[in-house]
Amino acid sequence: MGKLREPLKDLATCGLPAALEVMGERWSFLILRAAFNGVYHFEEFSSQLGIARNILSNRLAKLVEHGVMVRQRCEDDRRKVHYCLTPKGENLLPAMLALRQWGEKFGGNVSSELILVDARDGKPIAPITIRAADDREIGWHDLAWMHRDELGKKKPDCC
Amino acid sequence: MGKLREPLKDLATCGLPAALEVMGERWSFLILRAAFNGVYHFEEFSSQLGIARNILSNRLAKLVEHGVMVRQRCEDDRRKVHYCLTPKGENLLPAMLALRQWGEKFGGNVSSELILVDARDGKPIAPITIRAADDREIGWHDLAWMHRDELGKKKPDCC
DNA sequence: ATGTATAAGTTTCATTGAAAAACTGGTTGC
DNA sequence: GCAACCAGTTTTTCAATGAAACTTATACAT
Repeated sequence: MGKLREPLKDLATCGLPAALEVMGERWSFLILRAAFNGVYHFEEFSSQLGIARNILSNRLAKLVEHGVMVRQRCEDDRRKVHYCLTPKGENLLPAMLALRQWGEKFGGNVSSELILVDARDGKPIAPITIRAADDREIGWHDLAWMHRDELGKKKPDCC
Repeated sequence: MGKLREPLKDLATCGLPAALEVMGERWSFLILRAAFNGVYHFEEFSSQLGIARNILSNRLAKLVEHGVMVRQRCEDDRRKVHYCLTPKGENLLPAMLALRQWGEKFGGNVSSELILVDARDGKPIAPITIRAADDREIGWHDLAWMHRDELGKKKPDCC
């Protein structure tokens, strides 16, 4: 069974660098948040975020290139361009919310008056947590690394 | 009730910029990952990540400054310095795993041989999801913004 | 048809941040 | 005492960021 410590050679094939490749640059996450909030057009992103136009252009192109957003000209007004999230982009929502909840919890006085709720019952959403296969909430010290081919074996001893 | 679209003036008081202030720079998340994997010392971070020493020094100082890690000299060997995660830092684990799972799911061929499992039963952990207060899994289109003072009211109509 | 406004970018250039490599300074072990 | 080690700093070079002006294509009004 794997130790908690991830071997060096496998660090390269971990999903985190892949994710950071796409979302790790400055502004990427803020652009994503705007997109989740219903922002579609270049000028909207520009004015809402206060980002420089060249950087915005660059980031949007990169997000499109990586399949997080799609770019298409508007039919009704062909000056405008419509940027919207792909399923791949939508799948970033848990990561974004987890980050955001952390920022709200520890970031000092950012307790907004606005709270994200489930539209069905109007109650605030739950904190994002880590869960085992059977839905139990688990934490850092419950985790271990295992090779794919020895999956299913119980924890031997260690620690 | 709030629209899905978050008002502009509240963007500033959202937790995401606060989180990115701490974790948004290049290397911050990779340093964090190493810390979760049991890396403690400067030289370890340096060699495992391949990060330049000056940048590493800068990032570690920033993480300490923001309360994500603590820095202390080792008692047994006073050349060494011990960096380890605070509770605030440990609370970044859901965000980091969500990001990592996204990277694994969409990042192409990063399917590592190593899989993160629950140490108790040896089964892979569940994907990180968004949940309502009653633990139902919900998605982007189930979300809405609400002012704190009108919490509890059910969704009126809209959409 | 002409003129003006808008949208979505590019270009240019000054400033800032990152990377690589050499250097410093306190510990330790021999 | 001396060589090796650890955790940084300094220095220099190169890439990224940011602000502002410029460009192109479309729309709208006269």
